[in-house]
Amino acid sequence: MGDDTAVNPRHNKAEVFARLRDAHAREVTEDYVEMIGDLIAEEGEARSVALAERFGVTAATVNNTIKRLERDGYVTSRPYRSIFLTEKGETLAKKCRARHQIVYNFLVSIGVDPEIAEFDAEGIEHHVSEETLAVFEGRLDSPR
Amino acid sequence: MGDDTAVNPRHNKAEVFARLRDAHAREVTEDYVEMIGDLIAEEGEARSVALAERFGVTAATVNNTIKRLERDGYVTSRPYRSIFLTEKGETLAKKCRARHQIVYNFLVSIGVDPEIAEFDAEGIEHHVSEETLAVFEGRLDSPR
DNA sequence: AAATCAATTTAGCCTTGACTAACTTTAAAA
DNA sequence: TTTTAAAGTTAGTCAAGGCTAAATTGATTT
Ligand SMILES: [Mn+2]
Ligand SMILES: [Mn+2]
Ligand SMILES: [Mn+2]
Ligand SMILES: [Mn+2]
Repeated sequence: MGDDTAVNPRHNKAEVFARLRDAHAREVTEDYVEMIGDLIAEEGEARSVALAERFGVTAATVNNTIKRLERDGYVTSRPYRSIFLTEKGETLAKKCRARHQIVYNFLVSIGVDPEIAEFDAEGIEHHVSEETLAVFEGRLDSPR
Repeated sequence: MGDDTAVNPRHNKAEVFARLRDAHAREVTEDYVEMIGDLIAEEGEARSVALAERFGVTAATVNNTIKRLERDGYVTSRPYRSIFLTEKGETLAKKCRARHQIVYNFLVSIGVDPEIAEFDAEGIEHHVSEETLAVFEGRLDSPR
């Protein structure tokens, strides 16, 4: 009797969750490159101690994460020196900052309290597809 | 010169990220109880093999997760038998299902393709606060 | 120039959430 | 009723992302 994708929920949810796990694997990387970019812009350089303070984690955790980011080609660093974004890191940071801003602005535009929006956007941003982001952006122009 | 919270972005982002980490710690639990509830409703019982198929993970992974859910009081299970929600699990499942539905419906209502909305809602739902959820729900009544 | 302090690194530990491979139990077929 | 297939369990491994405690390095004071 015809396909059921329109009426019933998808039977095969596995790809939905596979994509979810993919997004999770990228979250910390995305937040770090964005924050490193912010620090360079705001303070001239990105030091571990500032990352630790802003993320609310220990210096040891930052160190681990930076090593992973370096391994994956997003940053460069030398012992006891500050952290730099590679081209790849810069590109990702720019994309994530823009996305974050759109999500935040969209939430505020529909009536979410800015304080609350700041909390929610930090998580939501990583799960918003290009398509959904475009819808958010489109709604921003006409806030009614 | 006066406090800067209104004009500038929050200096202290640490609590934003602490809440984000909290949300992450709850995600798998939330998706599992919701799915277990779905399976009981749709098929009469929740078997590991069905959970593994729907989440796209191995039976061993399901087994691990169910043990954790049991430890945390969300489900009961006996070896080689099906899985049941406790009161606590049922309550959480109900809340998560409702939230998921509102997020999905909201996305569709603003013009996101249903297929895309299904993907995005699965991640977004876990990062939507009560306040933001209320705004989403309010917008649903008047979709213009 | 030493001493001190702050920042960073290292080592070792933990939980979550994934996997494979091998084993056991239950259910279905023959 | 035996055999076989499916489902579930167990054991062992891994990476991510947290932690603490201790060691090291670099920067600032004295
Ligand atoms: Mn962000
Ligand atoms: Mn974020
Ligand atoms: Mn859900
Ligand atoms: Mn979900």
